[in-house]
Amino acid sequence: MNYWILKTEPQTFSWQDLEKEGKAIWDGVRNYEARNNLRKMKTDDLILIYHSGKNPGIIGAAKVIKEHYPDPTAKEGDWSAVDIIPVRKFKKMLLLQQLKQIKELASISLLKRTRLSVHSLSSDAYNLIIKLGN
DNA sequence: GCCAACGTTGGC
DNA sequence: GCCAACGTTGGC
Repeated sequence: MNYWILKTEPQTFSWQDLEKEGKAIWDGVRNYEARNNLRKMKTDDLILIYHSGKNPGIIGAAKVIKEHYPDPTAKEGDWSAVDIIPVRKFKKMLLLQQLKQIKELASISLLKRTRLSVHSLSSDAYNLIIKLGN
């Protein structure tokens, strides 16, 4: 079992959209490292959804239901997409500002590699964040 | 709106 | 292969 964080701009695609549609094709990733992470995802891997932009933070948990396949939105190049479904929305969004203050999370790649959109996460970090979100 | 970080492009 | 220029992301 692996754990991941997917970042999205809520104006483009939000947690609300994910819940409303019940499922999402996670496409449009155009960065090699992020794409390689998508390709490592296995069915049932757990995901945290992060909203960037205004009041950035983690808003809920999701999971992988379909492993990577060619990104249908890619006109050229070697890109991948996965399918995910929402699991549970956090009671209260866990803001970036709060995440930064938690010692145990200081080294997670979400906080260090600000421009990467698909991050892997340790099970410890995942479980801590879930606990804080509920 | 600004700017740091950093990926990409293209000239050499 | 190096590096300057440029574009994009995303926090503030």
